[in-house]
Amino acid sequence: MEYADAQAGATEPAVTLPEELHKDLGWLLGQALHGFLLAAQTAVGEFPGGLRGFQVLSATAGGCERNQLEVARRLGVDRSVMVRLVDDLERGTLVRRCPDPADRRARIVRPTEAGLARLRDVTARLRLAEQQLLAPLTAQEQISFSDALRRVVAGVLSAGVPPVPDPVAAQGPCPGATA
Amino acid sequence: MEYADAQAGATEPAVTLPEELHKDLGWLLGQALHGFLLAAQTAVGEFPGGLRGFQVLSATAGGCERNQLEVARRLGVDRSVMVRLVDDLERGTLVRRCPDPADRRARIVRPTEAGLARLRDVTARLRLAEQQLLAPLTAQEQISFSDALRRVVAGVLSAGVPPVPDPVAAQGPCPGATA
DNA sequence: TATTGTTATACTCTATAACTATA
DNA sequence: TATAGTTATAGAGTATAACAATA
Repeated sequence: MEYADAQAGATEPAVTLPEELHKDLGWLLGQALHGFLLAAQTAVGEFPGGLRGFQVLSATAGGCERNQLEVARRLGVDRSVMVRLVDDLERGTLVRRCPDPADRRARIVRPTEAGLARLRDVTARLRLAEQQLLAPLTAQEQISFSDALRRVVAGVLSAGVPPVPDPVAAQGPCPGATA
Repeated sequence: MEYADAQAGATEPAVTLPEELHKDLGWLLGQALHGFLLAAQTAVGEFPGGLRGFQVLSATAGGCERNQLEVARRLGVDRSVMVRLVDDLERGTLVRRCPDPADRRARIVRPTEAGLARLRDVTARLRLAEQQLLAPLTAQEQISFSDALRRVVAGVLSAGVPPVPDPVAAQGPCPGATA
């Protein structure tokens, strides 16, 4: 109930959370996400597919070839949504659809030079937005919080709960690419 | 980067998070929220307005009188949405719309006996869902995590970022009711 | 004139189902 | 027959604007 009065580098609360909600984990997560999305949106500014578009671009820049469906599954979005997302990115010349010589049905999504540059820039901006969100926590607390959050999400993904439509995503960094 | 291998009472990760996302705070928050919502939904089962309906009911049961608009602002939902929400709850006889003698425009949303009972039941179920979500963390970590999350949200609410359409919500528990 | 509750409308996001071209 | 990509459509959810009753 009572916070231990942040130790350092923290902006004091100053705001009392609504009585019947401050214990509601779902509400807290939603508000935190909402706050981050707003901060990120203003930080990123105009971006082809919004934050989703950024994630797509990010997924194609890992150094390994991925076609639309692989990216879609990895991000947990539908194929049909991915089409629009890649459309937007391609219109902004941030990625290109390249034919896959091994499977003529597939279109490999490859980042352009401009895309990679944009990716670096936006990534930096997003990191600032994250810092802004976590500002109320000390440096040590930020690490603990992020680590705990990662483990919670890992739990969600491994639990029966299907986090993304297809958990195919859970592979290593790259290795068995198009295979 | 490397987790310190959960100390106790924690289900080990077992799942590798997608490379380019496990550092993305927004994605992590979204997945955590998604996991909670699914767990909560199945835990709560059929409820008039879904989880939103539950929040409305919860907001009316604090012991102080609130009309629709006050509840709406407190929860950050639109007036027009609140109408449907209260409609659903009233149809399920969980709340009643009572005239406010002090202001004949307003309708005080008052929980029924059945509503209060249902509230207690669902609250308990939700607490289980939360425990399920936080299971990967030790008891101590759960406390630290929740506390950090609360402070992050408090920061969001106090920051320039408007968390809910109208920050009127930030009042004490009850005191100046209808005034 | 401003505000509460209400209704109707429009807009966004997502999910589903088809259709094509390949495999 | 199954799969990658595409397109069109329907549904949920939300936001906006207008209206009636009251302040």
